[in-house]
Amino acid sequence: MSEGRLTLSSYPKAILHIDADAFFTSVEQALSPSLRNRPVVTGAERNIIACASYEAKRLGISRGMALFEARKLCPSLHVLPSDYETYSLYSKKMFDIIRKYTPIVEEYSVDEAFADITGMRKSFHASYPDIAAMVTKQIHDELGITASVGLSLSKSLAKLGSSFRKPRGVTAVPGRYIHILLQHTALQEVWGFGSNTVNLLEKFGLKTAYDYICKPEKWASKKLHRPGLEIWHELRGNSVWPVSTEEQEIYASISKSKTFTPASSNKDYVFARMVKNLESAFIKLRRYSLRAGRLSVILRDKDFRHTGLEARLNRSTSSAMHALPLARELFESVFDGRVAYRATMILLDKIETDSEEQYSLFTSPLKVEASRRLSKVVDATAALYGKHKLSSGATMYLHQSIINDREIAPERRSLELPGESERKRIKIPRMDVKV
DNA sequence: TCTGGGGTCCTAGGACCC
DNA sequence: TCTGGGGTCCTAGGACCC
Repeated sequence: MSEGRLTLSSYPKAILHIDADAFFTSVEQALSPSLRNRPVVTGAERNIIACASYEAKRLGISRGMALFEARKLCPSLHVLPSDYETYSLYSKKMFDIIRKYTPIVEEYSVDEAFADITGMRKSFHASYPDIAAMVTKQIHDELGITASVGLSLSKSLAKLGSSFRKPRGVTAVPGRYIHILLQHTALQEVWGFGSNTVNLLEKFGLKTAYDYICKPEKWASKKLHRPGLEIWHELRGNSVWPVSTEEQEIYASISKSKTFTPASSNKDYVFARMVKNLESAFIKLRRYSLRAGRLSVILRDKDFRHTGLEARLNRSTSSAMHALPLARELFESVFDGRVAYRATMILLDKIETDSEEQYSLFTSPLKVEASRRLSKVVDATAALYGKHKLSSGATMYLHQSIINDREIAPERRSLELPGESERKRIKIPRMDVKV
């Protein structure tokens, strides 16, 4: 096997996993005292629950549930729209608190972080579990929200620890207790084991995480390859996944999708939806000063089937206008008037940093510059007035109900035609659908 | 409840080169 | 015409995460 060596930590690590409890609703409750101790959910904008407070959970309400179902269980439920900007602010504050205990903090998601506190006992005159408790206490004191913390020798074990007692639990798993924790851990609870892996392991008679680490290393490596081998080590307390402090600045891909109701076979309407995704995707691309080299247009029908096409752009670009003719071309091939669509999706990949624009031999630098300036205006307008206020003519359809307006020809608005680009039909695999 | 919106990493296999 | 071994790079698609 040619798989690279695993880098095992040579000394025992002390890793924390901090997981905010019912984060969105906790923030709402921290901000509005009248919501405290009451059943609260967020997700009003989708009619599907994004987060349920513990008071709501006790009534049987859970994430992913339809709002009307939840209301049946609790007519007095407080239903709020999700306010991601505020949650993100709280998230940053929480990470800053954690960084008072160690500089090695990984902002894993909006409500989760890993922290490596190895060697910090002397600085705080405290044991590792005490430091874990101090972190949660400070989060609670300063932000008014609670978090659960796991402390152990690896990220995997710390993550199991934080979910062991929720909410407000601090669970330390020292090496001598690992086997006990794992005997009570079902395979699907292990970070990195999805349903496919669980099914495979069950065929071999495994039931718990403990069963898995009792298998020989070679067995793990052979059945589940490198990721499985890494998990095997992590669960045994050999840290192989370092806590990473690097901030995400470059994306491998950027996608934007949006579902709409009801389903539509109206070509102009669906196209306008797609153009909006295209613009959003490019706005994000430019926010990180990136360029994309490939574009995919994907449509989802009412039966949740996906069809799409992908193509190389004739040069990498950060301009939606440059990409629009190609997007239109792909859309024309994918769209089938007999099908009712429920969502459009744009995927950008082959992403590079935009530090230096590469001018190809046949590209006019003037056009490139013009297109760049246009994008800048779009971004500046978006910053002042909100996204999509300045938009491609193709999205006019969304603002006016003109059915047969053929005058808006996006091609003519483009600064450059895509030229010969290889196109490929992509089979979009069944998407992972999680509730 | 017939269905959110983002992402990542890994492997196998083909193309191409010496 | 057949035969060898070995390396790199790229891509598609599977699997997983929040």
